[in-house]
Amino acid sequence: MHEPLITYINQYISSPLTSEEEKLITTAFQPKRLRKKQYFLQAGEVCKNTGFITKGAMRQYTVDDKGVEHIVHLYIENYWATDRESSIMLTPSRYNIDAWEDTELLVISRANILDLMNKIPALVEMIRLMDERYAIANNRRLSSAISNTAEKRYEEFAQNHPQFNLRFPQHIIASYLGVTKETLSRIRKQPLK
Amino acid sequence: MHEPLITYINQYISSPLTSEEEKLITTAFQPKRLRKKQYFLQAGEVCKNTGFITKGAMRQYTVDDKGVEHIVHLYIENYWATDRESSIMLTPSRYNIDAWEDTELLVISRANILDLMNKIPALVEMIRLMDERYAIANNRRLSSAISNTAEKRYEEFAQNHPQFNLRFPQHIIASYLGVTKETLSRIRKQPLK
DNA sequence: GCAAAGCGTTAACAAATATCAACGCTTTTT
DNA sequence: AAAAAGCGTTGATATTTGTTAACGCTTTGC
Repeated sequence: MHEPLITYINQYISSPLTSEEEKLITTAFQPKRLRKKQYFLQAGEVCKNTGFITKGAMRQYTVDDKGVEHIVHLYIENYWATDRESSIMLTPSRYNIDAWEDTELLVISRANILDLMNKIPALVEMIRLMDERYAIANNRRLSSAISNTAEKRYEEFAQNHPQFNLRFPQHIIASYLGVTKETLSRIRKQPLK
Repeated sequence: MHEPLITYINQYISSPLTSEEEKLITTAFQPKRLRKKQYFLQAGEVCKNTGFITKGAMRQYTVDDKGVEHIVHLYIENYWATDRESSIMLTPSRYNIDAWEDTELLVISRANILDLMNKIPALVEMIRLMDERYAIANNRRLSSAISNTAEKRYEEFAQNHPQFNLRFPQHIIASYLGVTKETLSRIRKQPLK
């Protein structure tokens, strides 16, 4: 049940986890199943947990004044689902996170993460690496959102995230790119250049 | 010369730097002055340095096919100027960083950061905290870029970054928000709602 | 001190994107 | 098996934003 997580962590650190450390991790991360459409986090709550997805797909989104959903993150296997802002600042989240498919997660509380970091120094290093990658990915996306037309954003997306492109329906991807589903439909209809 | 940096670091860590540690830091960070318009980093180079701004203002931007600049970050005193992606991945940067005003920096190489982190554990903690904040700020901006109209993005910007709003001219802010200067001019002309 | 560059604004027009409405097809629910 | 919901598409139209050009004012460089 926890193997995907152990494997994932071992990829990031210089020497593999000891069986002692594996045990600590296995204890700290609780398995959880979510049915399609079930919430992992609802806007207004303080986000207390982080989930490592072992199976399934999720999304993080806001709902605006007009009731329109704006998707800010998509998650599949080996992704971490959480609202870091809420979790770190202890402020109510502006986001919903829910299951797009039936999903299996390994869930850990913020307190337990901090505890594990004290006990397993390699984890600190891993989280730093992940933060770096996360920052880089976010920066690229921001840069793209500011600089590019919808068409170019879609091209970059299709290149950088083919997994998402296959896994989520078009109207979800449209929202992730910040355009309407009609616009994305028209972009895709255009002959390739 | 290094006091602003020491003060800055001390704000982030639980117990103040020892004088020994201060010395290490003072040695590792080299003062540098940039005249207005001088480059700190040019697109195509691998970013080797990180600069802590003690005086002045800088900007990070790409230049697109048509020669238009798209500003992705603005920096003033107590900000860190660098391209993390290039610096970490050792890939040529897609960005330019230059001085908007005459600027004074404390510059450190990536290698020296890693070295300092080994010698001063508190720095590791500080960098983690900074990464967290950086990630949060970026996420907000991304969320805003995807979900909001230009008008709302400007409102949020004016709220969240009054320092930038005072310090940089309007066409720079327009670019930072991902709109043309004409559009921003029109937005600002509109009666407040 | 003068010319040039930088800055913000406005107007007319063009392009990109959103909105609204409708349709057909597929999948899910009952 | 029928009904409902989800999905992608298309067309007509509205809105937002970009483009081009021009103008006046201020700051900068020589």
